[in-house]
Amino acid sequence: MTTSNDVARRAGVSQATVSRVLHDNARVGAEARARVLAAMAELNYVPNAQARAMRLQRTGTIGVVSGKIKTPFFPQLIDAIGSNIADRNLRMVLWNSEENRGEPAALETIRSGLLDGLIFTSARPHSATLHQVAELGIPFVLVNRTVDELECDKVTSDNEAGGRQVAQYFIANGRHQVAIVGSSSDLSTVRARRKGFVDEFTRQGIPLRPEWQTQGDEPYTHDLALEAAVPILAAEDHPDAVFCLGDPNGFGVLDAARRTHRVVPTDVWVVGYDDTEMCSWESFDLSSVRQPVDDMARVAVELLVRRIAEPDAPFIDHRFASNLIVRGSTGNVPLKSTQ
Amino acid sequence: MTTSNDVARRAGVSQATVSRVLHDNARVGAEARARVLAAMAELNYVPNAQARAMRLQRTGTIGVVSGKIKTPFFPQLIDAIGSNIADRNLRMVLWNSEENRGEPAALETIRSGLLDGLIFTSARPHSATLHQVAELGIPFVLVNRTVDELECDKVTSDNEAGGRQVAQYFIANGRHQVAIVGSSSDLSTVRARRKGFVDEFTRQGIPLRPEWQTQGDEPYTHDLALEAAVPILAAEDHPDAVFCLGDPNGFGVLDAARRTHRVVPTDVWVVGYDDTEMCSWESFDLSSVRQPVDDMARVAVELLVRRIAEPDAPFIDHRFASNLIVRGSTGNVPLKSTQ
DNA sequence: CTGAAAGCGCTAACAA
DNA sequence: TTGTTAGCGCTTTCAG
Repeated sequence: MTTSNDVARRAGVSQATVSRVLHDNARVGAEARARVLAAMAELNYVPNAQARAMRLQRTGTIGVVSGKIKTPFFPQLIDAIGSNIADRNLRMVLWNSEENRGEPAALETIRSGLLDGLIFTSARPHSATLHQVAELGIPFVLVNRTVDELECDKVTSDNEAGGRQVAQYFIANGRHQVAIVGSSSDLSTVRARRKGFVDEFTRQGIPLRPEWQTQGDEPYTHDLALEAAVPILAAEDHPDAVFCLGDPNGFGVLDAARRTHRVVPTDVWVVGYDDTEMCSWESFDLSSVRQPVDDMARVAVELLVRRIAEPDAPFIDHRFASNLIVRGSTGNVPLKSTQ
Repeated sequence: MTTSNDVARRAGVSQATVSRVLHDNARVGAEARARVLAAMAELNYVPNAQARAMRLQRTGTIGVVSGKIKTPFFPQLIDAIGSNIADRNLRMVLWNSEENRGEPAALETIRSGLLDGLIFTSARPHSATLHQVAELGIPFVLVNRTVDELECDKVTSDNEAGGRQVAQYFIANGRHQVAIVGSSSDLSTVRARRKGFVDEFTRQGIPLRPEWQTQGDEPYTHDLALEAAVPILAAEDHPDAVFCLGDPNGFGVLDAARRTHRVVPTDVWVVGYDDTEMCSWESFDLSSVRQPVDDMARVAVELLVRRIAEPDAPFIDHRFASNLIVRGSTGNVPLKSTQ
């Protein structure tokens, strides 16, 4: 590895001058600068980021804790976050939060001075690690899933409004016998989606059948949704619409409909959540609520960068709108404009 | 941030002793050790990895350049690589290689001293950056996609054998009118899959129709496969089997069959590649060639770690077997044992 | 067994 | 404009 000292020696200047040339804010004589530049090129010099970070107390690296990466949703978010980070000439260290190993690893890493800040995409309520991060005054942002009691920057989409919109859509089109398929965990996203949906039915005085609302801690899997939906759809007395708290659940319900010979959308409507790419495939053609993932990622990175620069800035809770994308699984029936 | 100096002061020992306690290989007096340990606990001390890295010339961080992360395949690989890295108490910096921005960024980062080694999952032939990495003597491993002319550690599955196996399966079951849907790019994976398949037909003297072999540089997308397959399947004279060079292509062809009213598997067999999770969903039930992704990731990390420790070890080219998983899209017809 | 001191490569204050 | 110098926090000789 060639160092700034090697460059200095070669250019016949002091090492400090090399450093100055590197950050051309400082004034360096034209001739000296030329010699340094030449020496750098000849030696193929790359400054050592480690040493710079040690001096500046700034690493240029951001830690990201992803939700289960083997889902259709999180790669979308990671991709967008990664692009925004790269655009700013920063780097991204990634943890997959499966088994909750990610959070503690991220905390340890930032405490060891390797990171400037942290982005959590899959915060769980009552996470001890998250509370620790907050207490230690570490710059961080919650995106996608949040934790109510934590005071910090948050970027979400309005999951409650999303659930409500689906409920209004079902009701407005006479689909009152509805099921909810998905996790009953207290993750902020699924909880809000469920709440928005349920509250709207309650508000309009339409009863929901408890036996048509699935339970379970595991979010977002196709197979669990399939198993849960088959008995519900197979029964003589079955729902005429199903709200799924994530797209994989939606795909599972579509498979359940196929297996029980219920025709979508004639017999039963199905709506998913996240509008991942597969929704538009003809096999599925699944109506789904879209979150503005790219915008969420952009703002999350923006907020974190700001937080790193200004640790005492007021916290921002940025909530984007979300929108139901209508497809064949709800008969392509358009949304009423009043909704 | 509390430093080893703070701990030393508090414990009434020298800073060097704190450092020794940290790496308990060194002999430290029992009493001194106890005092240091106590001080560390009280001060909630975490050693600065930056400074350590600077001394040791080892960062404990590995860079990974992923292929397009918004596909079903790469997240699987990234997940597995990430787990193996985490198991070794290392960290992973990730780049998404879309637009080929990833490789140069990874190179720059390792040259700046922030990484110990690099894993490339989506090498392209003739990549200037990759050649540079090799010339600079940087420890790196190619996994999944490789580049023939590069001398380095490589971990792949036998894509050519995979293609051959599919060909033999089609032929043995009388499906001789076959199409190939997928990219015609020179990426090592799709090239080998195509070659293995084509060579086997040639070997057995069965002609292939050129107009049933799709072209295109973009690999692995559902929509391109759909558009390409529709005219092929719609024709009176259509293939009785389709080999798809990636699962998304397979799903696209299944959708094309649906659209053209061809019944799978009666009218046409379909086989994909990678056996991603969705293949087993009832909507698809797609036969597909499985790569041992977890094993590939494990070995890739092993090789890289070894390479970092022993820069001059002989290069290893580790090629795993791959296996066709039979499902409904080929009528669940079992493989002959002789194949 | 323990402390003093050098140095990893860099930035920035201070002098000249 | 340029050089000298003092660290950033750690590991590791070298003395004692």
